[in-house]
This record gives sequence, structure tokens and C-alpha cells, in this order.
Amino acid sequence: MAYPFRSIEKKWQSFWAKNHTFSAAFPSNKPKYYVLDMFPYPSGAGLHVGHPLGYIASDVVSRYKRHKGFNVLHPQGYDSFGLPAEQYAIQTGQHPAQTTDTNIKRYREQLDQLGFSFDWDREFRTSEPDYYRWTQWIFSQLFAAWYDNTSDRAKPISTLIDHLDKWGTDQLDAHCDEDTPLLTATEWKALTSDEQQTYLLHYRMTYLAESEVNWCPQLGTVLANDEVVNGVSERGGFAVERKKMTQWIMRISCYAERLLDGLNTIDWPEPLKEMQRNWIGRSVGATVRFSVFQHDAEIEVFTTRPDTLYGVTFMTLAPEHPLVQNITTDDQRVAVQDYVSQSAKRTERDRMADVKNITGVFTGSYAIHPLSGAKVPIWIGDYVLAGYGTGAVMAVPCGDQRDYEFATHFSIPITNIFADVEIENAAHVEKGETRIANSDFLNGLTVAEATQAAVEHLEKIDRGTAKIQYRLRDAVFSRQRYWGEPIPVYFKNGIPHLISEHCLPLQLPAVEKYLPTETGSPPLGNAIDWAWDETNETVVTIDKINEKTIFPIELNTMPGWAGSSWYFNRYVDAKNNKAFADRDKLEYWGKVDLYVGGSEHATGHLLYSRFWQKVLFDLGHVPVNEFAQKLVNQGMILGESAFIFRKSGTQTYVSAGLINGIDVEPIHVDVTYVDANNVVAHHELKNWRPEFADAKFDLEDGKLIAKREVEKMSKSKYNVVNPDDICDQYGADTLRMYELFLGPIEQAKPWNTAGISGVYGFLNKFWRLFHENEQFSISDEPPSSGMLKSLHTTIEKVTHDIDQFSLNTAVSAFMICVNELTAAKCNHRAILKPLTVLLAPFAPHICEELWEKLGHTSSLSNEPYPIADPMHLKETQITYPISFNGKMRFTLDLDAEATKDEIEQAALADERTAQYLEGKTIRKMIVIPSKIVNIVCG
RNA sequence: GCUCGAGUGGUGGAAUUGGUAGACACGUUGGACUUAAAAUCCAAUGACCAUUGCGGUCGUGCGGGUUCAAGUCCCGCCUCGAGUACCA
Repeated sequence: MAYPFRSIEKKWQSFWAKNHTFSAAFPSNKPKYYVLDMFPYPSGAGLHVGHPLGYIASDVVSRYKRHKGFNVLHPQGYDSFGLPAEQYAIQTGQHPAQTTDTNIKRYREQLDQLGFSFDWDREFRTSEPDYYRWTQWIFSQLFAAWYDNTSDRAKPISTLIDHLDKWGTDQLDAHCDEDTPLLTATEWKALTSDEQQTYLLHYRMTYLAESEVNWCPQLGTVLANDEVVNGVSERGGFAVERKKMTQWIMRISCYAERLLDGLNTIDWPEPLKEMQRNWIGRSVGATVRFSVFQHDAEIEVFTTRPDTLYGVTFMTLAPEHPLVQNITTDDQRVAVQDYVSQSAKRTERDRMADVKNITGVFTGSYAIHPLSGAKVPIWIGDYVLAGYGTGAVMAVPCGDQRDYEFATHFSIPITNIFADVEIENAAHVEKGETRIANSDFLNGLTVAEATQAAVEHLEKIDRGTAKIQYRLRDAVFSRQRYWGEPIPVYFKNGIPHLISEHCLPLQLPAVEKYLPTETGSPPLGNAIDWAWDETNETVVTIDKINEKTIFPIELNTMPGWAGSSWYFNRYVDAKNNKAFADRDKLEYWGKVDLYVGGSEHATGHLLYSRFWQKVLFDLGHVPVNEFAQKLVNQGMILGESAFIFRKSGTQTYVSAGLINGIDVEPIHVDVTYVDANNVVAHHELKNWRPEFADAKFDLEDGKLIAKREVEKMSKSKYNVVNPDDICDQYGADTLRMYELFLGPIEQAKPWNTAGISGVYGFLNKFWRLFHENEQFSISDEPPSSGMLKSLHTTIEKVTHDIDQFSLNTAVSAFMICVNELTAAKCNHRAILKPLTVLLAPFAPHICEELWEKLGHTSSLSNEPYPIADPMHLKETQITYPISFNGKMRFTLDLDAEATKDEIEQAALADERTAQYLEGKTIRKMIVIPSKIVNIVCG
């Protein structure tokens, strides 16, 4: 008989909900522990078995930490703004809020049935006004802040205004736009108020700028980079062009260095840190200015190899470089214009994908080498990106492979500036011990020495300067979408003004259509009530707009990452309507102690969150500047898709073993119709889909065999395993433990339902330990030493494994223990009681039930976790110095409890061992029951 | 191309971080209990040799090396996975 998991799980889930068992206390004198999952986007498809893995792992840790005496915060909510709900709204007219609500209800049901110890009192969704009010508030904080390089932190914009009033831009070292004009205090004060506001946009942490977007005229919308494939839209395959639009941009680049440094202070997976480092892309080098021959112009380049300056034989500009038009000679004008318009048609992605074709065109002009004075030709090539560095490079074909190929292709001369290095076939890229030659004052220096000497010289003659360049770009923050946070800004004389804090939230207006307007404005352009009455500080109808007091409101909304970039702070005080969170609570809960989620957010959510946290920290709103101390990436659980094979052009399906040579196409088939031996229930296929009604089957041994392949779980691949089904068949405790048992958390692994019987069997065995002939039966006799050993070994192993986050091996430890206790017919209270607490984080329902049966009246969730008593530990590993030599492995007959002396005696009693031991000094001896494993000589 | 990470039975995966390789589980085979099945329990299960005996040999992708001792450390390859990509 299986244990009655269905009734047990329902009973305890409602018990926990009714008693708010997992609600985190504040204030509390217990130490705190904050465990966070990346909150889900509630999609219409619901959860599959892959989704909960991270939640299960974090739930085990949460419950464990509660037993260990911590005040645990383990909240959950929903990242509920997003594209799918908006798409659905466009197609059906249903308001995204409604879709979102339905989906969330479904998610909640599914989450509830897994028995998570979430503190649901703190639940929120990013799309509710009580939440996004504070997202808007943070936007305001960014708008009203600037970055002071002198003190290396963000500051309120008022401090910048003070500075400008007193000194103008003198003594000002701010992170601002490249083209920000310098002003004296007098000039600043002479500006009109509007001019001052425009000027301040150069400094604000979020600012308006023209930026290129992927615009799809047919879809009437802007697409993200990954929605564009091969120059056409992923959906529909329509042409996509690059269009300049005025957008809100976040000045994340000023945090490049601190985002990099901060990585050294947090315990995140190394690969993920590496991804962030690459994304930030710090390179150390120098800028160099070349003047253009017979033109009043200069080309500035960035290079990481100033040591190779004398190897420059040409220069290359990006096609979009502003100087291109000025310096092109009449002879070359047609060719250049052709080339520029050709590359303008290609998306950036296209250009990146097409790296093999070397293209370029000569401008007809020459630059003057800043050191040698030589004339070097200026080319245009689309291998140079307008968006990185200065959009121009000095080309050193002997030291850079791309320059080498470009030079070879266009027969541009190559100067070798490396001593004793062959550059017949390829550029010399290695730095190492290479010495520079043919380079005037740099001759004979190593790369490192020459780099330094060249930069010093450039600075002396004022042709360049040392510089650190980052790949990290400022983040575009505007989205031409409906289902996102409105940006709390209105425009007065075309100048953005914040809507006052006390007027937030600025609620999403109702619209009739969720598509952009005919004039190409974002969907909010369809809203009627979308103007700002400045006097009364309220939203009014747009037809009232006038020049004086009623103004248009921003039509763009915020991107998906806005709401998720600070949500961990909100859980601390989720119901607060006076502030985004109370300071005392922020102080108490501090950093997230354990954050669990997928690595796909490495350069998105996880970078933006760190950025916002640092801004909030600088402005004094949060007490810590990194939000999560430890992060664990859970790997994806994959599906095992099944394919059957259709003879091309027919309705005949061929068993996998009979294909050889036949022309077939693989067809996905729902995995529920395929058993563990890959046999397809082919008679039932027509119940699945009508097209199988007149299918014929070529069988082998009367069976249709399918082929398996491991893929991402997805509806379209018919390989989704639903947790509801598993819960129904085996129970939530089994599902929880099995997901952990599958393998290490971080690793991607396929779901295989076949193995679940092992875990299911384990829980039944555990249940039976407490029962005899279906009756609860427990003994109060003192347990045997063998049982105690089993228990305490397990306690030690499990505790150690949870601390190491090695949950799969912890599950194994339980299995070993229960097997041993079953063999010993153990039903002793002194063993089973602590074991129940020990297992509770993993299988909470069954443990609560047994806990109650053991006669306890309250939930076991606050019961102290058992501690291993070394006296009862099974394997005594004794390490101590004695003496020895020669070959080192022996088998001795020893009792498990053998003392040091007994071991030594036994070792000496053994003839071979005694022989080896004679006259030698042994440093270390490692003993496991019945065997000496190793003896180390001095 | 660059940067990480990984290669262990039929399968998922263990291995105290240099110390009994293959824990635990699935699967397979045999047995017990059953009229039978399910469920449960017991045994075997890396390969090869010896199985009238305790046993022996090989074995962690390949080739070297360090060490009394290597899945683990070092050098050189091969394969797979992830991220990233004309970043100057």
C-alpha cells in the first residue's frame, strides 16, 4: 500500500496557508536569512516540471535555515509586465491585465500544490500600480541624479546645479555626454530656464537621446535585436529598417568600473561573472589623434596597441563616421556613397554575421602619422563599428589579423615593426617577449615598455592620451509598447519634466487598440486621457492640451527589466505605501543571502539590478551596494522529445529500426504516447491528432519504435511533462525529491520519468518504518548502536550537503539511511523523530504528518535541526603520526571501533605490514574500518 | 576565432578535494511471497580471466609526466556543451 500522499499534502498545504506558518517576522532578534528565487513571468502555458527546480532547491534551504534558527525571508511574486500578454491583447482585444490575472491564478495553484514555504503575505506583481508607482519613483531618482567622477558616485542633480552656479563646468568631473559644451558660471546663469533644463540632460542618469532602433513598418513597431533574424522580423518575415528615434537612455556606463570591481566581492558563479566582465569589456589603451592631409579635420582613434604606432599603414573609418563626407575626394565620391548606402541597408547583426567578406573603399584622402609624419591612406570599411570607441581605427596590418587581411585584400603595404618575426602569412598578434623594431625611439623595447613609452610621448606632443575603453553601452530604456510602466514625464516646450512624486503612480491609461497609432506613435498615443494638467497635477484629456498649463505625457513605456531591477528590495516591505521600503527593514534584511535563478539573465536582469542597486545606494536609499551575496544558477530541465518517421510524400510511418536508406521526415509526437522502451502506442495516435486517422504504419516486431532526442521543453515539441500529473500520481514530496535527485542543481539535464519510482519507493519505505500492518506503530525502546550510527551519519552528511548546496547527494544519504533502518526493522522513536525533522525540508508534507502522528501538536517547521553526535558517527577516520615505508596499502582485520593502539597492534601483527613498518617513520595513517587505506612516510 | 565548463558502467550520476573508483537510483537478470498479477522483500550487475578454493588482470576521452598513491595535479592532443564575436 502506498502512503496516502494526496490527503496528506492537501491537509498540510492548507494548514500552512491558514496559520501563515512561513510569514517572516519583523522585528526579530533572530539572525536573518533572505532566500530569493527569480520571480516568474506568468505565461499562458503554465509551469512544466523544469520550472520548479530552482524553487525546490531554495525551498529546501529556506526550511533548513528555519530549523537552524534563522528568521527566513522567502518571498515570491510575479514579473507580470511583458510581451506575450500584449500580443494576446493585440489579437483578441482582451486587456493584458486580465490575461495576466488568469495566468497568475494558474501559476499560484501550481506553485501551491508543490508545498513551497513562500511568505505569500508579501506577494506582489510588477504590473500593479502599488508596485510600479515605486518603479516610476526610482526612474525619477535617476532623472534627478548625475554622476560625479571626483567622488565616484551618483549625486542629486541639485548639487550639480550648485556647482554650475558657482563655477560653471570648471573643476567639474562628471560622467556626461561626449559633446557636452563647457560653460562658465556666468554663461550658465545667462541661460533661460528651458536652456538650462536641456543642458542638464547631458548629465542626468537617465536622459533623452536619438538612438537607432529596429523599426518594422509592416508590424508598426520596434523590435528588439533578438526579434530580428537575417534582416527581417522573426514574426512575419517583414523588412526591418534602422530608424533613429528619441529614446530614454540609462547612463549605466558610468558604473562600468564599479560593476566590474563589485564582482570580486560577491559569491556568484565564475562563468556568470566572466560573462558580465566580457559584457562590460574593459580595454586599456590610448586615444591617438591623426590630422587629415589638406583638410581641417582630425581623426581620433582608440587603440590597445600604442606600441605598434609605427606599423600603421592606413586608417579605416566606419561607414557612418561623420568625417566620411568631408574628406572624400571627388574621384572617390561615387564609390564611397555607394558603399555607405549599401552598408546602411544592412542591419548591424547582418554585418556581424558576414565576417568573411572583406569590403571597403578608399576615400581618396590621407592622414598624417602623428609621429613619423608619413601620409597614410584613409579607407572606409564596415568591419569598423560606429558604436565602439571612436568609430575609427588606426590599422596595423603586421599586428592585427583583420587589418592584415584588409591590407592584403586591397594591396596596401604592410610594414613589419617586430624584430625577428615572420609576417609572411599572418599578423603577429602575440605580445610576450616580442621586441619592437623599425620604430624610431621604440626600437628594442618590449611590447609593454613600448606601450608606455608611446603613450608618454603622445601625451607630451599632445597627440593622444592613455584611456580605458568599455564595451558596455548606455541602456535604451524606452519601449514602444503598451504593457509596461508609463514613464512619469511630461513635455513642456519639448523639454521633459518629471511628474511629482506625490502624484505617482501615473497609471496606465485605457486604450482601444494596443497597436501603434497611424502616425507611428507608441500605443499610448491611442489614449484619450493622456495629458498633464500642471496646475492641478492631474491627468486630463488630450484635447485640452495648450501651451501654458496642459502638456503631453511621454508615450513610451519602460522595458521589461525595469520592474525586476529592484524587486528584491520591495519584498522587505511589500505593503508600504509611503516608501518603496522602510529603511529599518532594509537595514535588517540587507542583502539577499541566496539568490537562485537561471544564467540566461547574466547580462540583462542581473546587470541592470546591480546598476540600479548602486544608484539607490549612492543616493542613500538602500544600505548595501550589491543586492545578492550568493547566487546559484539552476540548470534547465530538458525534455526528451520523441520522433516518428514519415515516408516522404506518404501517410506511412516507419519504425525507427527500418529506416535505413528510406527518405523520411521526422515528426514530433507527443511523449505521452511513447513508453520507456520508445514503443509508440500508434493505435491511439488518431485520438491525438486527426491527421493520423488514415496513417499506415510499417512496424518491427509489431511495434512502432520512435527515436528520442533531448530538447528544451516546449509545447510545440510535445515533450512537456506537467508537474500536476506527477503530483497526482506520486505526490509533491516525490516530485520535489526526484527533481533534486536528478543531478547537480547547476547542470542541465533531461527529465526522465522512469527513475521516479526510486524516490517514490523511498518515501513509502520511510512511511512504513512508522507503520506495522497499516497501523501506526512506534517503539520507545532504546535504539541499537547500528541504528544510531545510521542516523548520525545521515545527519552529518545531509547537513554538510545542504551547506554545500549539493542536494542530490543529500537525497542519496536519506535513501541509504532508510534502507539500513528497514533492514534493521527500526521503529524506534529516538531514531525516527530526529529523522523526520531532518527530512522535512525535502519532503515537508509527509514529515508534518508523521510528526503529528508522533504526538506533536504544532508544526515541525520551527523544530531545531538535529545535530550529529560524533560518538555515533559510522566511519572513524583516524589520522595520526606513526611510522612506516615502502608500499603503502594494507588490508587489516579491524573492528569499526578500533582504537589507535589496536590499529597499531593489528598493523604490527600483520607480517607484511610489520616488515614495512620496521625502522621507518610514518607521518600519517588514514584508517577506515577494517582497512588501513594509506600510510604516508616522513 | 576567443573565453569558460565538461568527458567516469547499459542510463542519471557519486567519490571526504591526491588516498578502497563506480555510492545512491534507474534498467537488466535470478529468487522469495502469491492461483496469478501488482506491490513488497532478497541476491547479482564495469570488463576480461579463474570459477574444485580464497583470487587475478585491465579499467575514469587519448598520449606523456609528477607521486608510495592520480578520475582528481602538470604538459600536449581529441570530442562535446555554454557564452561571445570584425571591440581596434
